[in-house]
Amino acid sequence: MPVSNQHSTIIDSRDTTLPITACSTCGNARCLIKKNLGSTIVNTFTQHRKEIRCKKGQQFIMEGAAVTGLFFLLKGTVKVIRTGLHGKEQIVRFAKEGEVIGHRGFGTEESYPIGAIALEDSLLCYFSKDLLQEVLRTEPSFTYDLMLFYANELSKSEVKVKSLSQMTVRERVIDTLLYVNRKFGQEHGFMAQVLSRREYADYAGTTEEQVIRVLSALKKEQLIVTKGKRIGIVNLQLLKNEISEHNFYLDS
DNA sequence: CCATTAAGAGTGT
DNA sequence: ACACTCTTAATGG
Repeated sequence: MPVSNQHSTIIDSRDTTLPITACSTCGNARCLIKKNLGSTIVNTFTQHRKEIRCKKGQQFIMEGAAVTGLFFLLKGTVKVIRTGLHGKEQIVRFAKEGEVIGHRGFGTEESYPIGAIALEDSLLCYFSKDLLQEVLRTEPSFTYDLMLFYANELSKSEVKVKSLSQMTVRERVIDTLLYVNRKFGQEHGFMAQVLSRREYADYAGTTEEQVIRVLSALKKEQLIVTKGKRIGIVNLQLLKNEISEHNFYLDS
């Protein structure tokens, strides 16, 4: 939940491990705001930006809470969730630096349709709804960038519907592995973002046990390696081949 | 530094 | 899904 002023944080302020940045000095090239800093109104807008620090595991958007604004992820990673019927958490997507969070609550909705939880200590930029609407009305290039983002998100969510409804468990786990790999990449032979098996399951729409079983099968088949929580992809092409019939447009 | 504990990974039913 | 074991990370003296 957003805080009321720039200096307070929703977490313990003793934590000084994360830097405080202004848009002008922010190194996040991916950010839509940063990209449009050339515009005067966007520039003015950034002065009303609020900063929110989030500890690992902390939820900063509550499902169903009133929409007050929009978040940009400055640093860290976040999972966007939606609570299913039996209290099961469905991970809608993962977000990394520069991505927008909470955008779906924006237009006509009065409450957030999703929850968002930090996967690691994260730094968020927060912009109030009113302010943002003003900018969107007056700055076409910014609006255009945001529209591209919306279109992209929609397309991804359509792909996900298909994945959940038509793929087998094994295929969904593989799909999830490829997604995480696309999003976060590999580092030292393992996924750069460590996720629990439970989180893989919540994204793939299965149970933790199923994920563990598929993973150990893939391990036996030498397609992946594991070390504790860490998962490394050994044979990317073979994994892609398995779901190629579902994702014929998949990037090389 | 080692011992205890808690969390999460695996596995069999 | 549940019960259980094993491994690893966190904690505290």
